[in-house]
Order: sequence, then C-alpha cells, then structure tokens
Amino acid sequence: MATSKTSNKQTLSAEDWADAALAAMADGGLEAVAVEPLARRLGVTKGSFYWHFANRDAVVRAAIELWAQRETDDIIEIARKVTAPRRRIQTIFKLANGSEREGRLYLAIAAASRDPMIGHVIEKVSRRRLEYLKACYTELGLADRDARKWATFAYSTFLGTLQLRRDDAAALSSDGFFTEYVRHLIEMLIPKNIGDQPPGEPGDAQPEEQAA
Amino acid sequence: MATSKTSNKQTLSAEDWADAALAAMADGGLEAVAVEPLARRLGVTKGSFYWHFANRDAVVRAAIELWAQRETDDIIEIARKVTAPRRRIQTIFKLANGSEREGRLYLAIAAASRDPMIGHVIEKVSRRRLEYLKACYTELGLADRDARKWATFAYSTFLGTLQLRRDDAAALSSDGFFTEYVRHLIEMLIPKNIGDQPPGEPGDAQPEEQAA
DNA sequence: TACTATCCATACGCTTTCGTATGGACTCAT
DNA sequence: ATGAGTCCATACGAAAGCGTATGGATAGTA
Repeated sequence: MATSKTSNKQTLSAEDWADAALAAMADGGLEAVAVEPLARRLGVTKGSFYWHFANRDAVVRAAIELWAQRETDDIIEIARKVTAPRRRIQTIFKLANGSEREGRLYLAIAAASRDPMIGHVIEKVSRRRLEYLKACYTELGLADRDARKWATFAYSTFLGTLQLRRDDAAALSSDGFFTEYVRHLIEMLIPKNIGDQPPGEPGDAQPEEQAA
Repeated sequence: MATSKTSNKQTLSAEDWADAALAAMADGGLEAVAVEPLARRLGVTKGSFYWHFANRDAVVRAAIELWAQRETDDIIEIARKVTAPRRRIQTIFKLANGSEREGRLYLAIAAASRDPMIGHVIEKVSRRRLEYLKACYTELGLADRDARKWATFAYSTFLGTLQLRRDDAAALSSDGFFTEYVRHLIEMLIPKNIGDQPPGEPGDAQPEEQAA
C-alpha cells in the first residue's frame, strides 16, 4: 500500500495510473483497462495519460510489473519471519486465503496470459512461489522430488481454492465451512511424521491473520 | 464431438456458429468472440450471423450452454460406468487431467464470469461437479460434512492444476513429473482405511486413459 | 517579469465492432 | 415455373477505443 487511493495532490504520477489499471483489472479483466475510462475514473482526460505513457500496452506492462513486485515482497516477506517450516507453511496458507481482492487480481491477470508480456510475468510469479514452497518442504525434511510434489500439490490447491471461491462462492462461504476447510487443507497439505515437532510447536512469531 | 469442424455442407446452422464461438474462446477468451471475425473464420459474412442470432450475446449464451451440456454429459457419463467408488474417483481425475483444450476452455469461460449469464452457468457446472464428487466420497463411507470437505479439496486441486498447467507449463511437464504428480494426487485425495477394499481392488470396468 | 518545464484539455482522424436495412441467390412445394 | 421461405452479401450509421497534434495552465527559476 504505497500510495493513497483517493490522492488529493493535484498532479498524477505514472504509478497512480498503474494503480488505477490494477483496480480496473481486478473488477473487469484486462479489457477493462482502457485509457479513456481510466482517465474518467481519475478525473482527468487522455491528455494526462499520453503524457505518462506511450500507449496502452505501456500502462498494462507497468501495472503487472508493479503487481508482481508487490506480490513478491508482501507475501513472502511476511512468511520469512516465521522460522519453523511447518508453521511457516500454515502461515502462508492463511495469508494466501486472506485477501479477496488479491485473488481476483491474480485470476484476472492470469486470464490474460495469452499476451506474451503478461504470460511471462505470471510464469515468473508462479515459479517464484513454487520454489519458495518447495524450499519450505525441503526444510521440513523432504527429499528434492518429494518436496517438489508437495509444493506443486499445495500450490495447485491454493490456486483452485481461489478459483472456486470466485466461480461458486456458496461452495465455500456457507456457515463455518470455509475455516473448517482451510484447517483440513493445512492438515492434508503438510506431510506427517517428518521434520520438526509435530504437535505443540513451541515458540515462534505468529502473525495475526489479516481481514478478508 | 457432435458436428464435423470443417463442415462441407453449404449452409450453416446455429450450432456451427456456437462451435466456432467456443473455438474462438478457447484461444482468445470471450473477447475473441466477435461476429465479423467469426464470420471470416466460417467463410461467410455478418448477414449469416444475424439470421441465426439476434445479437452477439445470443451466440455467447448458446455457446456456453452447449459447453455446459457437453461437459456434463461427457465426463460424468463416462465415470458413472465405474461402480467401485474409489476407482471411480481415480477415473475422474485421470479423465479430468486429460484434455488440454477442455481445460483452456473452462478457464476462458470462468474468466468471464463477471457476466451474470456466464457466471450463472459456471456456478451451475461447479455445483454439479461438486455434488457428484461429494456423492462419490459419501459412497466411500464418509459422513456428510467430511464428504463435502474432501470433494471441495479434490475439486480445488483439480482446478488449480488446470490453472498451473496454463500459467507455468514447465512446472508440470518436465520429464515424467506430471504422471508422478497425478499419482500423488490420487493417493492424497482419497482417504485411506475406509470404505471398500483398499489394495488390490478387484473387478471393475477400467476405461482406457485418453490422450492428452 | 519573462522563460521553461511539467502536466493536462481539446479536437481530430483512424480503426474495430455492433446492429440494421435491403436485396440477391438458392430450394422446394404447388 | 412461380411464389414463398431460407440463407447470405453488401452497404450504411453509430459508438467506443487508440493515438496525435496542439494549445492552455501552473509552478519554479533566472
């Protein structure tokens, strides 16, 4: 959260436009990133846009690169503080399932991965996440290939939960099913009888769960 | 596969247009369904289109309803022949991970679920799949709420694998990892020590795995 | 004050797409 | 073979988006 959204400074920056583009993508997909609608949303006209960017592609590129950078910094940086690998994986899952907007944003960007530019960024983000997860499982005591399997398994389930949440919200939201479901995920996606202390899990920084 | 793709009859049907729309969506997303490009692809002009449909929305609606119907009939109908629940779930997973085109098509349609029309169909399909899966797990001997958890778990993983396959193909395709991964999924997504005969699993119609 | 750089407004042409209107070609039954 | 029905071609207007050109406004600086 670097910049304020309803900025009251009288001149816009390129990042303001990129932020607006991300917002448009989050609820409207890539096609919703059009310069005149964006300008209306920001209370200016096209003249401003073409001052900051050469063309529409440029702001799309800036937006997803901004997204990729924030995405990388935020999630992984928080989890890195948790030293115990088992609890770190749990933390990742709770964080990953936290933000509704981030999920929609990922799906919107990934849906546009036909564009080679976007496809490349999505692939980079996926690789990075998978590698990080794999490292967590390795630290848990798994062999290389097993760690890859578990990481892929966990990440696929995460992506699918994201998607299911959008495609059929009722499937997850009813009564207290979602939290019960997440508990089930955490239990199933971490191999038992391996690595560090299974029950109890003494002392570790336990970050608060952020709001949905 | 009801109709031939390069149909050599000299007059088009509405379903021909719907098929072409699905093909366009599979590699281009919903936005790629535009009547003039579709007409060019079919070797005719707009005049034909507006004979069969009132407007663009109509062909989109027809296409996704055609998709939903085929999707429902095909996958579930094949699995229904397998009587043993454990093996049936295995069969579903192998079939579901089979077709590349179907996966891209689902992702393309789901990405457009902001459109209430499409959102409704996607939700219906998701519900149907989840209910079917849940019934399989119930038949395996799970209690109602557990069956729901396992079904949701399995379906999310399926969806996520679909998406990961598109977002980072290398993550799954290298050497023999994918088949190994699918085996791992099948093992992890079916609870052990419950219901029917765990190892061996005698007699049942075992459909051939279809090509990727 | 005058000059300059920064940021935005306005007006224009171009392209794509939607949708309509209208007419032509082809088939088939009477 | 003639009229009706079916299917498609062509031409048109309207809207939305992209990108350019050019000028106006504001702030800082000499």
